[in-house]
Parts: sequence; C-alpha cells; structure tokens
Amino acid sequence: MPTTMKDIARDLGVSVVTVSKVLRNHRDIGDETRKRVLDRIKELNYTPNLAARGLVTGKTYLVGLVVPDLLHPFFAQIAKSLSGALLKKDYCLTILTSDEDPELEEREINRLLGRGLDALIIASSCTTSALFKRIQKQGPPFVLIDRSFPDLHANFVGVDDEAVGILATEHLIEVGCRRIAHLRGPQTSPGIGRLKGYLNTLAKSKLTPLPGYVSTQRLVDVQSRESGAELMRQMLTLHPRPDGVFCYNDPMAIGAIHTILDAGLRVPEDIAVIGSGNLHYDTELRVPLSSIDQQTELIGERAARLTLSLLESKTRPRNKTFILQPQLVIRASTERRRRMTGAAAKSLTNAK
Amino acid sequence: MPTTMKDIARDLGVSVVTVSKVLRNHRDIGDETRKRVLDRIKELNYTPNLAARGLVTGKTYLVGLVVPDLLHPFFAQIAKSLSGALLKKDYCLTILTSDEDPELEEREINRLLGRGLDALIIASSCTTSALFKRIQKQGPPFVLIDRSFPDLHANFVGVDDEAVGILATEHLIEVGCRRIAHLRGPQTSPGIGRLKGYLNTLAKSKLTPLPGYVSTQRLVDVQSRESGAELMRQMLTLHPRPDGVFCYNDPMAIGAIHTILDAGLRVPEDIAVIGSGNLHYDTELRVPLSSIDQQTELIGERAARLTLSLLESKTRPRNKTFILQPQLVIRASTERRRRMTGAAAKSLTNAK
DNA sequence: TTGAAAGCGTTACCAG
DNA sequence: CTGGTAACGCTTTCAA
Repeated sequence: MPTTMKDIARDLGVSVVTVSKVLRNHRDIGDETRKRVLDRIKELNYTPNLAARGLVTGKTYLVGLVVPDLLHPFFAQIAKSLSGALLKKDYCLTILTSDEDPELEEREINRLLGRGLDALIIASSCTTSALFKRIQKQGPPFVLIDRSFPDLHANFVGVDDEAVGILATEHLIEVGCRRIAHLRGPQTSPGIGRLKGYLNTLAKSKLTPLPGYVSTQRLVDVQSRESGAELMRQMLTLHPRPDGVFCYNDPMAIGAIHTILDAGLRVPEDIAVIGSGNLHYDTELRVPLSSIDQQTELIGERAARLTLSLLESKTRPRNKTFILQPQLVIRASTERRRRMTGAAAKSLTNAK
Repeated sequence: MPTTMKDIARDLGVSVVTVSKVLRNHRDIGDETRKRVLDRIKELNYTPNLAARGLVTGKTYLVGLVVPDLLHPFFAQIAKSLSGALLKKDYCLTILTSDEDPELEEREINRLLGRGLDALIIASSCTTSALFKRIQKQGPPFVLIDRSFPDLHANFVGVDDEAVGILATEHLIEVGCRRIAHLRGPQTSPGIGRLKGYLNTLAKSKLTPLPGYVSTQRLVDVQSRESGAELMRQMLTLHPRPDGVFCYNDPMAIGAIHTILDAGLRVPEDIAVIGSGNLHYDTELRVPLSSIDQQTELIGERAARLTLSLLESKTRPRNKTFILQPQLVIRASTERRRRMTGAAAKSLTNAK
C-alpha cells in the first residue's frame, strides 16, 4: 500500500488538510510546519493519488492525442514533443491512431471523452467539423494540429498549406517543368490547401494542368507510398506525360519515384518530383527527395504550449491559431537545369 | 456535468448499488431491472467515472509504455499495436520517450509509478536491472520488450538477438566477405547479443575480426544514422579495410553506406552492408538495404496479449518469455557474387 | 495559521 | 435479488 496524506499527517501530528495545503503551495502555512511536511514527503517518497484528487477537482491529468498514423515521422515527432512537455507538468499523454479513418477516429475520441480528459489534441481525418462542434459544446478544450476546418473557430497549430502548394509548384516551374501534375491528398485542409496553392500558382504562370494531371483519389491510404506508386502509374499513361509532379506528402513522392524509375525514366531529368514533409530520411533515398519542410518541431512545441495554457487557465481562453510558414528544401529529385526559356515554354505548353 | 450512477438510480427508483452491479454484469440482478437500467444508460450516454472507480478498486486503467525513441519505426509500430489493443479493453496507453538515456528513463518511470499505473511496458535503455528489481518488489506488473536482462526473470517479448548476429554475419560470409566488421549497439541485450552472434559466427568460420573491426562506441546516440556514419569513417582508415559490415540497426547502416559512397567506394562491391530492423523504407534507399527482420508486428501483438493477461488476471501470473526468430532479408546492399572460393578466402584472410 | 466536516462517484460488504 | 452503509484519498469550505 502506497503512502497517503493521512500517514504523513499522523506521523507529524498535523491534520490532513495541512499536508494537502503544503503540497499545493497554499500560502497560509507556517514556515516551520511546511518544512516538516516537505521533509517527510521526501522521506516517504510520497506522491499524491491523482485519481482521488481528480475525483474532487474534476481533472484527470490525462491528455489525449489522436493522429492518423503514428508511423509517420511527422506525427511521431509531434507525439514525442507533446508527451515530454506534458509530463513535466504531470499530465500523461495517451496516443491513439485513427488510420486516417474518420469513423474509427470518432469512435476513439468518444471513448476518450467517456474516460474524461483534461484536453485533446487532434490531427483529424474527418472531412466535416461536426464532431468538433459537439466537443466545443460539451467536452474538454482541444487543439487541432495539422488539419483545420474552415467553418470551425478553434485552437489550431499548423502550416500554411496553400503556401506549401505554392512553394512546391513555383519551384517545379523554376527548374523548367511545364507539365506539372499533382498527386493530391485527402479532403482535409492540408490536401485542399496544397491543391489550391498548386492550381493558383499554375494559373499565375498561365499554365493549365492537362486532364488527368490532378489525381482523383480522394483518400490517401495509410500506405501513402503504395498509393503514390499506383497514382503515378496512371499518370505515366497520359499523353503528354507530366514533366514535374508535386506530391501531397513525401511517402507518396517516394512511391511515385519508384514507379518512374521502374518505367525506365529518370528523376529529375524526365520527371522532377517534390513532396512535402521533409522526412529525416529524405536525404538517403534512391533519389534524394526535394520537399517542403513543415516545421514539425515547431508545431510540436507550439501545440504543447498551447495545450498547457488551456490546461492551466481557469477560464477557457479564447481560441488561438498559429500558422507556420513552410520552407522549400531542394534535393536531387528536382535538381536540373532549366531546359528552355520562359517564352519557349509558354508557347509550347500553354496550348490547351 | 456528466451523468452519474446516482442520476440513473433516481430516475429509475432503484439504488445506486443496483446500477453499479448491472454495469459490471453482476449476476444477481433481475432481468427486468437489468434491462431498465441498461436502457437508461444508453439513453443518457452514461459512462462510469474511472477516477472514482479507480479510487475504490485501486486500478487506474492506465498503462505506460517507455521506449528509447518514438521516431524509430520499430517502436512506433509497437506503440501503435499496443495502443489499439489496450484501448479495446478500456485501458489508455501513455507513451514516453527515454532518448536512450537510462537516467531520464528512470525519472520517467518513477513519475509514472507515482501516478499509479496498472501495467508498464518497457524497452529499457538501462544497463542494469536494478530499477526493475525494485518495480518487481513494489510496483505494477510489467513487460520488457526488445531488451532484457540476463539476471532478471521477467515478462519479455523480443527477438533472438544472437540469431540476428548469426544470420547477418553468415550472410556476409556467404556473399564472399572475409574482413567483416561490426558497428555495435549499446550495452543492452540486443547490442550484446548481436555482437555475440557476430563473434561466434566468425569464430565458427575460422575468421577473426582484425583490430578496430568492432566499433568501440558504447552508446548509440539517438541519432543512430550520424553515429553510423562517423564510426564508418573510422573503419575506412583501417588497413586492410573491411569488405563487409554488420550494423546494429538500419539507421546506423544507412549512415555507414552514406560514408562509404562519399568516400568513392561502392556498396556492395567494395563493402557489403547489412543492418537490422527491416525498416519499411529500406527498399527505397540509395542502396536498398539488406537487413534482419525483427518481427516487429508480432512483438507488438504478443506484448499486447501478454500485458492484457497481466491486467485481467487477479493473481500475478508467473513470468512468460517470448523469443521470436529473426529473418534475413536480402537487398542490394549485400547482393554480389562470391568473389573467391572458400579455400582461397581462408588462406588469404585467416593469417592473423 | 490550522483543522473539522462534507463530499467527489464509485465499489465492497453485509443485511434484509 | 436488492440496497444501506462505509470506505477509497483527496480538496473545498468555513469556522476557530
């Protein structure tokens, strides 16, 4: 049986309340008494029973994190930062994987809600905000990461996804691509935002994606790499085939490159490829992968800070949004000379 | 305010105890009463307050997992399986990263213990079993994964690490390597076991590692890849230099390959490289990496089953050990013709 | 500055 | 089969 406050109180001839107050740095306790209690706590290696405390205060000291896939380094990194930061303040982080499946995600979140959490952090796979509107009405405070909802005003930390699409597409244009395709992501904000950035950039450059240049797949399977490979296979059947591909994420890009090389084509000479995520192993790939960095570490940190502020504030603070700026990272998969001047390119490819 | 048993009891004109019993499938409850209670529970979407329950039963419905690095796909995969399996039984999994640092690990485990967990799952970075002996004396049941202690009888799920070393080394010999080096891992059981398998296999083939052929680094940094690159740099200064390298894990192997290629040498022609872990992206690397598969999924599953059995059994069951057999996966990094016959090789390299 | 009493939501133990 | 009572370890409130 572990030590309780009662033991300490009895030992020292003070009341349980006194011990409790010392523990929480309540100030109306005599220095003498405080010291004695503190000493005894150290001696017995006492730690308060959080279940009991929670029963009174309504807190569980448990925070939930729901991500589409813990195997993806982006989410693993965020999980790691969050768990470390929260533990310092005595909160435990429980991590669940939704497998990019909105229904599974909702079931898991409901389970967590039933358990009673102090806060929730979610990279949601849902395509609508209904679930989160419900949680806002009756549920713990939460922070969305990576994925947001246009019709939901909520705490959010993520990257500017339209900028991701713009950076990637501008870069492909810059290195001389004119027939630029996009392997798109799911119908969540990053997928939609990156597509938008792609389309807008093309439009600005007076380029038009030919039919079939935007993949029609709606949901990225958990197996992004395979889905990238498969989608690329379809792209290669097009005439003319693309000379540049912007992929929703790095695993898809890796799959795409695999297909391209298998078909006997070269990357980047025949087709340049760029992804997003800037995975730690991008440098070590068959063709080192150009990518858009999403500031993963910063997202983790900010999300942790934001969550802690929700946890510690008595009143529910107003929602905050942090949109980080992505950065272009150039590697071999797009490193090629421009092959034609702007004018030549225009005349060649703009014929719709 | 969430619904409580009291609400249900009042609504139905029964006692709280009755509701409680229905909830836990206690059998001495009339069918009629049971149905009414169940219906009302559904209606109100009632879920029991686990903190309150835990206060009485001593259970927290929380399970802890401590791993060296959540970013490593091996541990991420295990975390994912465990979290899914446990949630089904209403246990939450909280995941902590020790960064391969025994002191940090101990601090984190102590914190978890203070919080009160129902079980603990650990891939420990500790080099001694002291901490776990303490937990066995006064702590929750636990399962060690991936890393065990020779002087500790405990629940364990992992791979046969000596077999890992044997498979890798035998394979290098098989493809014609005669000067085989080893980038060793930390002083934990996998590091020690793989080294042993390596040494024994060499001995059996009457080969001897030349001085410097076993790296002296004691601890693998979290940045395994960089440490592999660095260690390989040192190996390349040796005369004669190795013609085959068995690396403790795949990230180290990736780093090693990086160094070798940078030095203008070829893999596998000049130096064959094999790792361990069989990461999902091994196929997509600059040089697709031969590796020893550690049966990650199976480890996760078994660990989950074992943990659940500890959780559900009233008495503490006796310790169980599951040692899985690793498997050789051959890819380009070791795919070369034998370059000499056994006899020729022997006469050449066995001159100590 | 201290402490007594009440109560948080649940389960264990017995009596009826 | 049902339910009253006590208890789990802690915090809150308020009186001393």
